[in-house]
Amino acid sequence: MNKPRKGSSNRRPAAVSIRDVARRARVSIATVSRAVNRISTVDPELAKRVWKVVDEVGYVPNTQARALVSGRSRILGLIVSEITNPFFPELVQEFESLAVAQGYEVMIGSTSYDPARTESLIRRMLQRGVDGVAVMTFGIEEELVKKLVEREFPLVFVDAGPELPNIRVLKVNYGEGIREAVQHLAALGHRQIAFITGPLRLRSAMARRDAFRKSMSEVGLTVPPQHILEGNHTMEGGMTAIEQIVALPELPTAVLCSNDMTAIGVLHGLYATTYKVPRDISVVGFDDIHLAQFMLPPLTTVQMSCKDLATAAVHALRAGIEPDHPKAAQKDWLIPTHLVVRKSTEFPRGTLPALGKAARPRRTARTR
Amino acid sequence: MNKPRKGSSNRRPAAVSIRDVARRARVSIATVSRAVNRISTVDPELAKRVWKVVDEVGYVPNTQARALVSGRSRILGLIVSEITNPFFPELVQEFESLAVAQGYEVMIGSTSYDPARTESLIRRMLQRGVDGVAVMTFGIEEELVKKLVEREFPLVFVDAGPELPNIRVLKVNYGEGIREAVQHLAALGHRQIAFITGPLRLRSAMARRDAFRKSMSEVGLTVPPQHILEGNHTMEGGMTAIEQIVALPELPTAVLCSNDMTAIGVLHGLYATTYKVPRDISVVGFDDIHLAQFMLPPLTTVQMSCKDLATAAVHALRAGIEPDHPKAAQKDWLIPTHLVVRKSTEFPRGTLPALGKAARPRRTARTR
DNA sequence: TCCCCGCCAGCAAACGCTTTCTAAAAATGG
DNA sequence: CCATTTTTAGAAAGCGTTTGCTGGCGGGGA
Repeated sequence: MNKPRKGSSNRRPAAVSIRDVARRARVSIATVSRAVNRISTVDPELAKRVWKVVDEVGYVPNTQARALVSGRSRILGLIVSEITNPFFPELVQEFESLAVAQGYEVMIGSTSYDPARTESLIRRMLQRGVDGVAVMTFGIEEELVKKLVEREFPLVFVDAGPELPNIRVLKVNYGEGIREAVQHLAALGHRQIAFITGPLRLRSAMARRDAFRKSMSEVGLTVPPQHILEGNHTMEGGMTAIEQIVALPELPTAVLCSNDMTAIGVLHGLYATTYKVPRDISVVGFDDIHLAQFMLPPLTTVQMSCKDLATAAVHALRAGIEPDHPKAAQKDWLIPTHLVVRKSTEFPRGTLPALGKAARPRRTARTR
Repeated sequence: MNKPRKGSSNRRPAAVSIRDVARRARVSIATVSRAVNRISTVDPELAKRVWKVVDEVGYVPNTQARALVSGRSRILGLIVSEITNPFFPELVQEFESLAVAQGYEVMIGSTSYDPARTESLIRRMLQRGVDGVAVMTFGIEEELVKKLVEREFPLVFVDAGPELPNIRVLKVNYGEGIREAVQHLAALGHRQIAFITGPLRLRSAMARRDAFRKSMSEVGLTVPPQHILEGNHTMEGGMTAIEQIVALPELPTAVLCSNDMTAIGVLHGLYATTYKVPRDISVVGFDDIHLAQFMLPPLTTVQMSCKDLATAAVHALRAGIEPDHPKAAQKDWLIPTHLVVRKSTEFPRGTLPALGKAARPRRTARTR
């Protein structure tokens, strides 16, 4: 016996509301609300009656109304730079699972490195009233930060962010994995190792490059400037870079890439030449996307676990959103990285395999 | 002079509301609402005054409140089966751009072929009050449909869906592209062509297989049952299938795959054998994901434009949501597919290249 | 027996907006 | 110059929740 609502003609048939439940359970809507939210001041007997009706009529609380009155939408914003880079879907998936398991919804946005898109993305997130935002673009547009910061918004960044009360930072230990990669190559006998960076305005890209430089000097190798090329974290960028590398008078025997997509581009670029991987050139990626192990040859790469990343991001966000979260005070969250050896790295050409064999590290166990 | 709001202590500082604007513009909130929504019954002079204040104070309407009163959230649901399959991020990106450009937000969900996840996904979408859902899983779980259908929800499916007033269907013309692929292979001289399907409970997977059978008989070729293998649209599935194929007493000279990921798995599986692509076996994919052209060798594949798909999906959804949409009555939306020839197909081994050269079609122009 | 206090329903006031209804003012016509 | 119509601003009623406050009721202590 639904009395027809007044509203505009083109609204969908109204869902069952808290009032309907209250009526059928012969209690007030306040009691229904409290029962549904499992507030302890409601008599267990009554609560049971309410829940029974809830199940019977299929009552689902209206999130919009909830958000309106409580001021919290239970939506987490997740900003990535490029959803079509396979690393991010993996991250998104992990993030989403975790968020949903903890009662949050997630709103995803991809900036495509475009300030205008980013701008509108922030506006949209603000407008939709997200409770906090994880900026996983691995590089922060300053203005983006300012916009959010001034709202006293819970924020999570990767690598670096301003020192502010509402801001938490996921610190990725690039040094660790990249050192492993460099040592692996050096142990194989490589002396000339090139590095293809990401877009250098991203801090994370700079951090990876710096970690490479540091690791190289640690093992006593020098890096001539022409062995560091700027890529852009895409396959196309990797291709362009490797084309420049093979045009070099003195060819490096190994190439380390700032991410896996770049490495895939390198593989592709090399396919067009007479150089074979790993026989002539060894290639190492970064990220360990699922695809890496399916490349030809399977890609040796530094694993940055997106599960770790997602877990840290969600927890850090909640810590910022919920005032009495146990880790509310923790500002830095550490993310480890590790080398995964596959088939795209070998002794440099001309090295005696017999000699090298001993030097080749065992295949890592965590090969996913 | 903000009077402090009552609410719970841990809410964020209240954003500027319609009331603040009304006060500063010395009009009623009704006028502000109308001005902001560009309703024509408001005096242009007044509207200008309102907009000025809106800009000054940075007023952003609260979407939750809007949704609550209007009953429409301006959120579109988008359900995909596997966000980590690169085809879907591309689709998501297109869909999102279009939706945002048309004033909608999008809520993304990935089922991972898991009924429990799907179930909860639907519930979440209902709860968040999405205005309509595009189910782009390329295969529909029946119960999923029922849940949504009974709410008289605007729905968009791919390939097939129940004949109901609120339901629109995107019909992908698999036959077209697959015929082109088969004819391309036949023209090259292939007689033994295998097919690796997707998960056969997906209608789209069945449709692709059937299109293959049909095209084969059209060119007068027979398909022995052992040349049709069931895959699962993942790289792993492609690998497993190709392992079975190379174990066959009589090897086919070409393999057509139900999607690109499968083809990548095939390439990878073949890498471990002595068979080379395309010299010994030609491989054709389906979807034309961005990655396809970066495979070794670049993958010949059937392009299903996710731009076309996304465009159709968004329009079809809006047609279902907005009662006076021009295409409100259109139920079927057609999506074309086309072959893109790259390097993973060649004359079968032993064929005279000189002879074959003439038969090889020109590289398709639409190579992206 | 009476009073005080704790427990726990229910009332009602928000939350920020849209939209209908009302009425004042302006424009038009006779 | 008054009556009638048209225009347009404002008042107010929701939309479906949460939550502070009120008060009825029962129990325990004086």
